[in-house]
Amino acid sequence: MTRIPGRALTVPPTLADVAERAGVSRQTVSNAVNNPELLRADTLVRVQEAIEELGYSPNRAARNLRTRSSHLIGLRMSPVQEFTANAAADRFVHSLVDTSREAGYQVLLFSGDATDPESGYDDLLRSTAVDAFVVTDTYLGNPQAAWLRERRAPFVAFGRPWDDPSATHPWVDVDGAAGAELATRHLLDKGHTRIAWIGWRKDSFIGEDRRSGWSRTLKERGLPTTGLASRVEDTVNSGREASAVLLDEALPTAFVCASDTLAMGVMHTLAERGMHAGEDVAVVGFDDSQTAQVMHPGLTSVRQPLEDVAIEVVSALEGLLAHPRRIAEGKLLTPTLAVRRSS
Amino acid sequence: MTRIPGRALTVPPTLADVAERAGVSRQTVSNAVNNPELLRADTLVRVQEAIEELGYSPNRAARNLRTRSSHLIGLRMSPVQEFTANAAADRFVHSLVDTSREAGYQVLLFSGDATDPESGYDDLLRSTAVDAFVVTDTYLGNPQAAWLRERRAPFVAFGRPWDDPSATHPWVDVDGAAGAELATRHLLDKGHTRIAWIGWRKDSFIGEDRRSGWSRTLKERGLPTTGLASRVEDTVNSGREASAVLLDEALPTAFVCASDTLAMGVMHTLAERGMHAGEDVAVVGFDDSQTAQVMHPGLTSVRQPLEDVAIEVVSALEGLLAHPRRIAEGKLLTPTLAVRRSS
DNA sequence: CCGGCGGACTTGATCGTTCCAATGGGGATC
DNA sequence: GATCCCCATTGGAACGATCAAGTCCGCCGG
Repeated sequence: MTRIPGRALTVPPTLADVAERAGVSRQTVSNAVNNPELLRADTLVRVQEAIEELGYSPNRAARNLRTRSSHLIGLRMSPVQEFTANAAADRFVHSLVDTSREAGYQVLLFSGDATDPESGYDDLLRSTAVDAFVVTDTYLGNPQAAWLRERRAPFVAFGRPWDDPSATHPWVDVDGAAGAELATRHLLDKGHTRIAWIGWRKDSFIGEDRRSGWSRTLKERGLPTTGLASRVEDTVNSGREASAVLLDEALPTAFVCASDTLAMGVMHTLAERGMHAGEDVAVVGFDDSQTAQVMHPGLTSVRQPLEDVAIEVVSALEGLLAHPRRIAEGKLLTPTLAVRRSS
Repeated sequence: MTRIPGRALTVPPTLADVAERAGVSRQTVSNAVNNPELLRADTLVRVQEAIEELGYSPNRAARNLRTRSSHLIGLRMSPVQEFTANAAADRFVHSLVDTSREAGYQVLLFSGDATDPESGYDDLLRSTAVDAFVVTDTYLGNPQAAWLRERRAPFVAFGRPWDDPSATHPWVDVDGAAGAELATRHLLDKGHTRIAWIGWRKDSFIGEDRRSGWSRTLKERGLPTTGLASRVEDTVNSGREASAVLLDEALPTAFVCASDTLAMGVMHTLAERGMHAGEDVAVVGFDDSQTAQVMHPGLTSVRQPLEDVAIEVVSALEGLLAHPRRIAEGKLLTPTLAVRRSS
């Protein structure tokens, strides 16, 4: 990797170094890297050998400057939520990193004020540090989507534009209603008829979507839903309290929950009453968190196809960057059910 | 953000645009951004107004090219481990992103072959895409540390250089022995005298370190350790099997585990035998995963101070980049114990 | 009145790549 | 044998910032 003998080992070779060694011009080396089909076969081989010998990799900064693109995707981390069972974020980030790499992109993590949706985005955008964003925290509508669209920032959302159906940005989402339906049908198949729902506050679009899957499935079968539903905060304790009330007042034999966190609350109630999940009462959660997988008994849970979400997100991103003014579409994926002993 | 009326809104202004508007030279604008103390107060105000009006942010690529630094830190993601209770990675990444930002750095995520420690690093290094790396997966020694050192790549490790005490790179680690000691003392205080250990295979340096905290604490008190320890794979089922054997053969009243995953295995055994964690047998895990927090009963667990680790890592990184040839030192942090009802 | 000094700002060169227009050589065409 | 064309390859300019020298100007002391 040395250019001048005696200089620091850390000075990497440049195009010019490779060109000199291969006896060609800089541009030819550049073509060998980016458009090899333009070169005659023997020249290509010669240049590639020189590249290999010197250990050359194109300087990212210079390339970014010239091409006005960084091949970086910005992803804002939502704050860690302790005391919840949310493993979804982690799995998604992994999938996104892997999928992006295959498409030639890398992921730049950043964080910002939770209260201020724009914070962090603005600077990255203006300094052309990233080519595009992936927006994930869309649980209560996505304020930053409008903001980004206004600035013509390329981005793909994981999550539907609930609050603005006319939004024109590309998005990918998982069909929460279908997931809840899957869970409910599974319980119906097991013979349950009084199936309760514990979900989120009414202002959560995602929560209402998931809930609709539960209610429509029961209604289709002519089974009752009234008195069997509860809407609470997404905490273990809320789930515990809600399930205690429901058990006393509505006598359900099964619970479908909007999250694994809430499902854990149900498990607490059962444990306190000496009841056994999967035997006395069935419980199904949502997100297939690590907790659902490792606890005893295993928690049946709706699993989001996050690997597929990442693939679709990257694919949408590629389309967006290749054809900036193409009309964006949304993509809805269907979750699966990881069945374990709690149901 | 427009320069030429009618052009795309997305062409950001440059230093020259700001200079023209403020009636100064490019360099003066550059100084206003990077060394404001060099400017006369009135000039500074004028330039800052122009920056504000145009919505200027320095182009990252150009700056990176000229200064030969990207202000990016590379972090390789280790593969997702499902069916374990590991929440540590997630919490650490969050802390690292937040801390880095305060120091003016951002985090570039990348992934590589799990089998090949170098994959991914090499390209980023040669293309000068990142200024430094944070290396985390050092559970079985860190092969990539030697590799990185050899290439004079700046990096900080989260994890001691177990296999090479003479290593000269900066590192930060959490004292696992102290953590296990904390857990063991807590159980001693509760009156337990037969305290078992379930840990990892002997080739895990981290596992042996944690184990030593357990054994030395018991030996100090003259309490038995023989027959009370088990070394297995880090899976729930291994923990379940190991605890079943120990319960039958060694009659422990408490378990200290090298991970929450193993502790969950103990919980399974107890549940299967109709025993209650925290009443019949005490259980302590390691890592304070989300599962430990949300399960029933709550799992007492050793909590790594990952926020502090991130702070120390970034601080070491700053030192490294500011003084490339300074002698590196290691830093060892002490964990805490999150006490819950399982003990 | 002059030389020297230092602070405030400017000018030209440069980082390493890709874009663009141009060049040279060799074969096919007339 | 001259013309045309096409392909591989070349040299110069540009991307937008910072670095390293300047230049200008006012002020001070002698």
